[in-house]
Amino acid sequence: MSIRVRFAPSPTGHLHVGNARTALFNWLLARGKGGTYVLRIEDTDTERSTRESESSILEDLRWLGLDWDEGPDAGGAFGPYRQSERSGLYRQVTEQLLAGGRAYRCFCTPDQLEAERQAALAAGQPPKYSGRCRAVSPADAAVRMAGGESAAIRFRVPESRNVTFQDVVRGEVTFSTDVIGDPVIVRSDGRPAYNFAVVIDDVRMEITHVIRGEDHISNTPRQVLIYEAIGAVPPVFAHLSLVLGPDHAPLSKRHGATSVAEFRDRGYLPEALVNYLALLGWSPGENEELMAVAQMAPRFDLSAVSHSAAVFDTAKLAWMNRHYMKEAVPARIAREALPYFRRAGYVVAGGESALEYIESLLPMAVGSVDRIEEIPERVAQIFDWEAERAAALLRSEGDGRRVIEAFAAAVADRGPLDRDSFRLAAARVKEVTGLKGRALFHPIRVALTAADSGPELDLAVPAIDRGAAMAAGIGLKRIASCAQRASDVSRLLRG
RNA sequence: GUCCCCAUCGUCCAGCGGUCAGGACGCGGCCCUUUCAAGGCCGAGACCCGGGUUCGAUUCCCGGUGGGGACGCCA
Repeated sequence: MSIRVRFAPSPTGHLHVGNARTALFNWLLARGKGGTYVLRIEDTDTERSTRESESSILEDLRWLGLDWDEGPDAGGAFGPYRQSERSGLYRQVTEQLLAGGRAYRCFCTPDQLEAERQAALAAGQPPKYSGRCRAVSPADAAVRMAGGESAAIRFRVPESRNVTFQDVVRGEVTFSTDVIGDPVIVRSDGRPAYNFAVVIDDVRMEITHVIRGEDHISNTPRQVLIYEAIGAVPPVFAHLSLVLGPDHAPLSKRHGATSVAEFRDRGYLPEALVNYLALLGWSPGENEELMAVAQMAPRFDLSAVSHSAAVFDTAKLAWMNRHYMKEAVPARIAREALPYFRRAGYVVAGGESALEYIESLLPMAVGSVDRIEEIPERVAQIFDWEAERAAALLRSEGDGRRVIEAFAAAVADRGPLDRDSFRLAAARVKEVTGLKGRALFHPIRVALTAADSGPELDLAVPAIDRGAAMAAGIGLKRIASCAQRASDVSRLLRG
């Protein structure tokens, strides 16, 4: 039998990295074993679910490269793929369960239930449903319904027995039914509840492996009971440990970025994020780490997945992102970087030529920064030069004035500098001043960049002059040439 | 409170009865270098505790401790 897995997000916000990892592990299993990957939208909570969230989740999954075979957009033989469009299927099973006495109507009000829960908690008791409405006969229920009362439908959990299921990552897991309250399977307004809808859908969609977060492990016995009640065979379960923040608390906003969209906005590459996520709780073995997920899939094995929670380490993700930025085709990085250059004000129009210019700057930045977002900052010296700042910095350099005057003279009336003409100019300054090494180059750097550190001058100087020559034509912020910078600074130092 | 899950360097993974306990990130040092990064090399750094089982436990079993999850008409 061929494997069918599903990723079933609830469209109530952005795709969280923890969920992205769940989506990835499902994908790895499906792709590695030639199975089918189903995307199902769990939107039974109509108050919180939105179509915007649904499409942003789909977009995030696509960006990560986790493609699916069946889903709300892709179609498939087991649709519809939104729970909100499957009401008929649930109703049918509900009737069956009601008729068989496996489910009953519950007339308790939310206030009542909440009060009971608080009382139980206060008394140190497990806050599970008391089962009060189990005693309401179907006949009485019918009368009350006819009288206009509304009721939810609960599943009747058998008393005092164990429920055992196999979990591929954890082994055998057993719960006593005595700790499980009767779950609501249909709300009083007729919408199905989670524990019911998942089971029905996983059965109807012929899902063979349910891979989800560990937070669902205690729902599993309830679901197994429902599988039994409808005469279906439960799938293979795999509960993935959670992703935590550095303080061991669940990854949340205060730890920084938590959604896939945020990582994308901050300039991470999808192949880096997805590679990093795959390593959170799993390893392809052989001490290998940098690997495309497509290469990982054939080696993926659920039974090798880690049992313990993993701390999300942004520093390691950054290292990985640096690696993939170096591997990426420069034109792609340039395109991804363009929005950040616009935001910084360095690019004002931004067509093809601006993109080419940005690409030409990449050797100064890629390898030196963690994220695409940081590229403009790394090359800021090209765009944000100020004569006053440069002069102020240079005043503390003993030979600063001598060097820069010689440099200004060497480059005056020479046109834009390229690498060779810059070296020639530097050689000329060396000759005139008798200085070399740091004493020679540092003042030049400070004068031309208004900073005492930054990219190699061999790269920066030509970049500045190329930019200065073309700026207006290709939609860049105005850039002062190196000759201009040198002469402005020497004038300030003289004055 | 009850139930469930988990436990190797700071972090992520290897290990699956006998290993100098391995790799990666991070950290420290050195090298490279006209600066900062990057890169190369070297280094420090872990089997939660207590009982068993065994000739021998990081590895198997039990208990403790610690961490996490669940206990909704949310998923």
